[in-house]
Amino acid sequence: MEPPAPRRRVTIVDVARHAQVSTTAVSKVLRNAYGASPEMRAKVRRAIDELGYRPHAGARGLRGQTYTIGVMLPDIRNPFFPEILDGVTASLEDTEYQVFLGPGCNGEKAEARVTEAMIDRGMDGIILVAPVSSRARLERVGTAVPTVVVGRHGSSPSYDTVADDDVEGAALVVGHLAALGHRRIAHIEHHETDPTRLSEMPNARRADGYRRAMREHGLEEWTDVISTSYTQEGGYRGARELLDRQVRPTAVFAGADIVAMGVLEAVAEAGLSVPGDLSVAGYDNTTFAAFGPISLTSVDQAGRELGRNAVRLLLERIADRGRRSAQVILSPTLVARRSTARLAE
Amino acid sequence: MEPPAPRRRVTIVDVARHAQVSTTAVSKVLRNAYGASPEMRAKVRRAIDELGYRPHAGARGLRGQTYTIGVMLPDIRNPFFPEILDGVTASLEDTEYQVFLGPGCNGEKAEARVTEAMIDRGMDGIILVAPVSSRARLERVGTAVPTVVVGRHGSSPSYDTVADDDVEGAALVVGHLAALGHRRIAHIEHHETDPTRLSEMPNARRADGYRRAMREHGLEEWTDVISTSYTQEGGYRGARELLDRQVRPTAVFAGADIVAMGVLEAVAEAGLSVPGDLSVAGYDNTTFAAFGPISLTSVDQAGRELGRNAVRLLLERIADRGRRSAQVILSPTLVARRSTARLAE
DNA sequence: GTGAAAGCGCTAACAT
DNA sequence: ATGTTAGCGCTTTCAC
Repeated sequence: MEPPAPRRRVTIVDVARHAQVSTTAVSKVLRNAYGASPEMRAKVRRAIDELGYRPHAGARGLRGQTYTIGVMLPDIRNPFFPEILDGVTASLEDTEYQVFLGPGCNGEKAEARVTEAMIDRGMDGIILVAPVSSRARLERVGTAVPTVVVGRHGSSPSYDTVADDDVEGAALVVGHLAALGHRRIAHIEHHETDPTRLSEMPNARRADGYRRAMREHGLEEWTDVISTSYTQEGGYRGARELLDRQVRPTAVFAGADIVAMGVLEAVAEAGLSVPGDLSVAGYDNTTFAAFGPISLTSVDQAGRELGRNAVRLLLERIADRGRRSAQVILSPTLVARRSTARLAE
Repeated sequence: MEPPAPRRRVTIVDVARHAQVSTTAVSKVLRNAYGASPEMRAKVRRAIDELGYRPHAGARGLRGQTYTIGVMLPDIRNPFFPEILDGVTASLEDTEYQVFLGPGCNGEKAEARVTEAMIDRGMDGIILVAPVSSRARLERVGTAVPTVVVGRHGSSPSYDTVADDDVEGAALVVGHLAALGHRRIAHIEHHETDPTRLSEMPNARRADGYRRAMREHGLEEWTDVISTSYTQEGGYRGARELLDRQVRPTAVFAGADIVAMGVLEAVAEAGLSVPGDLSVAGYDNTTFAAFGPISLTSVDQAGRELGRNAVRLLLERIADRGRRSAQVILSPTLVARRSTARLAE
């Protein structure tokens, strides 16, 4: 079973010949550019359909655009990120742009490789979701190609940003737990030391928001932050540490749903129950959180909105590379579920 | 804060001038092609480093390759697929190839759009994971560009395939449950009517394997297949139907972990317990299944192996487009966890 | 409004 | 082993 020989691709020249016009004319029709009469447009369109012509993106990119948008997700396994992606693809659905995802971007090195690859492929715009790279790297990317950074704070003239107000999100959780009568509310955060990241990364903002909210509720003395990482294992380790305390917290605010998963695992393992022995709240409102038997109270970041806004800013900037950079901040909401409950007397 | 002006990209001409050689020489070094002395290679490499030159993939693609591989996943939310992707990226890590993911491919229309987009962008190879498109579409893709279809059976001269033996996987589950004393073992499948898909799609094979295994264990009379869909909601609906039976099954084999999630939800809602009242097994061994408090017995498809094999076949075919198509079948394994238990007397 | 011609950055075919 | 040249498929001047 030898494979059939691939037939030659239809080019703009074929279309031009078939429609009896110049290649320039075809190009104008393709781009809806000025300088083609309605009759010409119709003629060309017909030829395109008849021949099944599709423009070659690489060749287009050599002079104009590739109509390709690159999206970099830090972790495809985190169920929050697909939400953002949905917002992105939905916004681009009716355009000629096509979205491609750069995979497996955990760490600065992988991020650099993927972003460089996107630039090398002449992508028209890049959306970076929660990148961990240095400011300098991000600006390099933003200078080379229109870029929007999602889920990371800190403004730059070289790229636009869209993020949720993480301080507000943390305050929602603390407020919710305090209203349920909790006072010993602990927080598990992602450990961070780099000064730039401390001011720009969502995890640092959430820890900040937690501290501030505890203070505002007069719970300063119960402030209790465990530094691990935004992974299930980090949540597990953090919870183990908390459960070993002489005076245990009655509620835990995990900085991400995935962290809350680790907490739930540790709690189950210790023979304790949620929310009976411990109220648990997460962040991101992932499918995990929504899953009935788990039913985790969480903060909803409106991922689709993030994605939609990112596309809007990106298209604006593709249209006008000289415009000033913009920052969009959205507000999160709290989704209360069964993993948090009123403190038993 | 106006953005800084993007500086002109370094081209092969710049490198050639800087190294005082021809562009051909540079091109040869880039491609490790024959016809460049060690001294020349060194000179060119130095110039490349000094200028920070990176080849433009689009331009390369116009004559040669783009060094880009496209991967299409049907559902980024299904935690099984990232495993395959890991196998793919790991295999390509040390090559010049870059992987990009086509997003959100649920349905034939979306699949067509994404695959066309990949072809338009001159991708050197395409990996389609569990595509739902018609045979004709797949062959069209395979004819246009080297293609490997993962997780779908049925061979074609136009593309290679890598899949797990789903019949065997189903047999593992039935055997496991039968060994635990279960006889009333029900199966929830993804409804399928199209004849091609009935023979090629994994879900159909699993249902088939279930029926065959039941027969082989002398449990034919208890064969009980519920047709819904491979979604959480499908699992929920299926479980509701099973729980309403006069004679309830004592075990359920869900065709996918996501389906098992729906089953667990329905069981919890009915005030029943797993595995006390019902043993539940899934398929895919996702992170969901491995999650401690859920601890779902499941079939492991060795996603990384699938990905690795797909890459191997793809690179072979890129090197020799005329070679005969190959089919690789891997064996799944069973991961027994706490959601299945010996039948109480 | 229309088309001829140049050129984007690279590779392949062909000299030398 | 090295360089010269043509051309990949498209967009962009710039004539008309």
